[in-house]
Amino acid sequence: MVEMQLDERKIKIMQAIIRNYLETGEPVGSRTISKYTDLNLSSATIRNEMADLEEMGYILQPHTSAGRIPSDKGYRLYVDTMMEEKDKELEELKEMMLEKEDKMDNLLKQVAKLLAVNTNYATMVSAPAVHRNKLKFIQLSRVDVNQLLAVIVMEGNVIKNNILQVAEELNDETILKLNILLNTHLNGLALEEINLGTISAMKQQAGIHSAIVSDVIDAIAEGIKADEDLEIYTSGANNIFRYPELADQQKASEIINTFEEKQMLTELVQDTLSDESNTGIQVYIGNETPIQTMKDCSVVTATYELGEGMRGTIGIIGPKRMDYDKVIGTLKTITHQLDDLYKKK
Amino acid sequence: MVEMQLDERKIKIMQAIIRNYLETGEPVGSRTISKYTDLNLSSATIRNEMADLEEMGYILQPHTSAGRIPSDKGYRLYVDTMMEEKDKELEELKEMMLEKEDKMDNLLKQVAKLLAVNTNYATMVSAPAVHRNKLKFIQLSRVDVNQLLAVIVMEGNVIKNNILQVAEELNDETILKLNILLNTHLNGLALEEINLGTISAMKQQAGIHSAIVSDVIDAIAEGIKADEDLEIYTSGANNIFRYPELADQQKASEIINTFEEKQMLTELVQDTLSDESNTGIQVYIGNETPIQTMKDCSVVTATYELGEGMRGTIGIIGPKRMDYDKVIGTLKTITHQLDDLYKKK
DNA sequence: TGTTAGCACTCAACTCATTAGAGTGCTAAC
DNA sequence: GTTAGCACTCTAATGAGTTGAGTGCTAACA
Repeated sequence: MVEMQLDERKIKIMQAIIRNYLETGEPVGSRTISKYTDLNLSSATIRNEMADLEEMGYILQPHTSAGRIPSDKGYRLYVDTMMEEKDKELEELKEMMLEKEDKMDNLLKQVAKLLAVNTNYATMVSAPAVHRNKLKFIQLSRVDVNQLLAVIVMEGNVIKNNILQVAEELNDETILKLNILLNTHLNGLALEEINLGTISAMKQQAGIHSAIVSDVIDAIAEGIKADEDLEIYTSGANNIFRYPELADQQKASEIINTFEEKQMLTELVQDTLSDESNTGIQVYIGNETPIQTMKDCSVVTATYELGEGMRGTIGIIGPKRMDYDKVIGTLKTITHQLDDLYKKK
Repeated sequence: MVEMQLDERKIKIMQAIIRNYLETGEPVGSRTISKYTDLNLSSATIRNEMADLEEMGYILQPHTSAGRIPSDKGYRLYVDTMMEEKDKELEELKEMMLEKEDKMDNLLKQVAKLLAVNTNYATMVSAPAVHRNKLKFIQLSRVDVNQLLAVIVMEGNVIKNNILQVAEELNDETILKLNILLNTHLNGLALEEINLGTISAMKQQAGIHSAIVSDVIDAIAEGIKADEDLEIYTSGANNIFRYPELADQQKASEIINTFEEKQMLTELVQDTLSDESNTGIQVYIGNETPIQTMKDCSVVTATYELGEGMRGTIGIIGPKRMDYDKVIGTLKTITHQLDDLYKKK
């Protein structure tokens, strides 16, 4: 068998097939390509080329007498080498972002929604993992005879509240002392930097109230941990009904469920964040996705960064024939926008 | 025309029709009823009765040669007069509830999920409106040179955080004074009870720092208001795919969207909460629902109360042929359970 | 007078065959 | 290497025929 190569013409045909399929969602025939492109080739010639492309695994036929559709490998080729990014009218998007919300979670919810409306795909945004974030401020206050409120503020003004049950009654002065103790020892530390040495030093200074120190440390750990099984915001799940290839009951139900449970989406976030090498944007086509229920979709994710150590993920989930150019362009804009937003604050 | 009456027999037939339809989801024929019941009537007799029932508007025919299905009026009759509550094995449900979560929102999320899994319908839980709730405790702390953190704790340990930007630099002593000022004036008050008199008195005492008092009041108002466009948790939206009559694309998409947006669900909450007369449980059948997109569903809602003024709503959304007995029983259990939970704390 | 048997009728749903049309592969000619 | 052309394949759409569940109505029965 002669070794086949992806020559210029094959690439052009491939491009034409994908472009057309992205638009219509229908298998593309040779005649269409013959007219659609400026190659001036007859459908017969295209057919020959398409037979080659099929043999090479870039396209496939749903059935004998249908046109061709891109295979996962074909999409991959497209994403890796053939895309021209559209930096289209994302201006409006920018503007909307600038109506900046104060609260982080509201902002992220809005981002998810904005993206969904803008792209007509399903979207998810993970709140930044607070992992390596530093403690900025701790405040204990008494709310009831035997209840303490612990407010924990982290770098980036992420705030955690926790109510502690305490056995002993504490007077105002003790609480004040504890506050000073906690803040002098812990401020500026990241969670990993709080070691046993620090803790025992604090306990010693706390004297009879050492139990409370333990409780507070636990509260901090818990507050941060609660954040670690990530908060994820989603939007536009029902957009999948726009794409007939995803809209049948079986698939739709699975996808909707994944979106509602959110649990499974964390895998996507993990996967995206773990890949340090990337340029910020990652494309999963079909089976490449870490989430089994989305094997008929493509997923494009981007990482955004709000100051050091605080990285979150934005994901767009759509059919394999999604408009990769637009999606990637939009994601780039959004992530830059988020970066800027942080810097301005 | 002779006036028709719902005699004993008609009621029995009606019951049989509904019971059967709830199970199968298919139109019910006369022959089925003839065998299904212990009435010992021929199908012909049943047919006559059914003709009457149809004329009275309790049942209807999807098409000439099909059996009958209950109309909204028919379901209403059933719910109002014919149901026998099942207080079945809800014990496990109780047990699961008792793994009580500390954080309110986690608890409510869990309730939504639990209900969804248990009933196989879609569910929603609204966080209790904090509206008439009383302030328990306010705490200002400095987190940065020109940033104050205001922590607002309400009755029931609902906590709001708010970061205030302040123009002037404040020393610790000033902040302490402000804290005392705020707490002495505001503790125990509900939002409506904070009137201009209170505020101006506080401002006067605050002297040059009166601007901050305004900011804090605003923060309180805002914090509470943010809570007023209600937090709603949903679960099991994909359960609608279990019921063919809701699973077609058009309907499914609309329902899923309503669940994702949540915005529209607030209407349901409003409606449920506004009805002071009710016994806690409300049933909306088909077009009775305040949410247009759910006109093909039935919605059963319950109000739960966590201390005075803190009332939330639990809703179960399913097909019109939902298992009303079970759903109502379950809702009763859950709401009582929530009540108990609060009392124990 | 209420109940029932029986029959003609209706209509959705299914099967089956046919057709139309889109698309292919292959061959022969350019 | 390219193309025209033709036989072939297969899906999707169409329509006729059949089935079966269910009805309404009538006449007979208790």
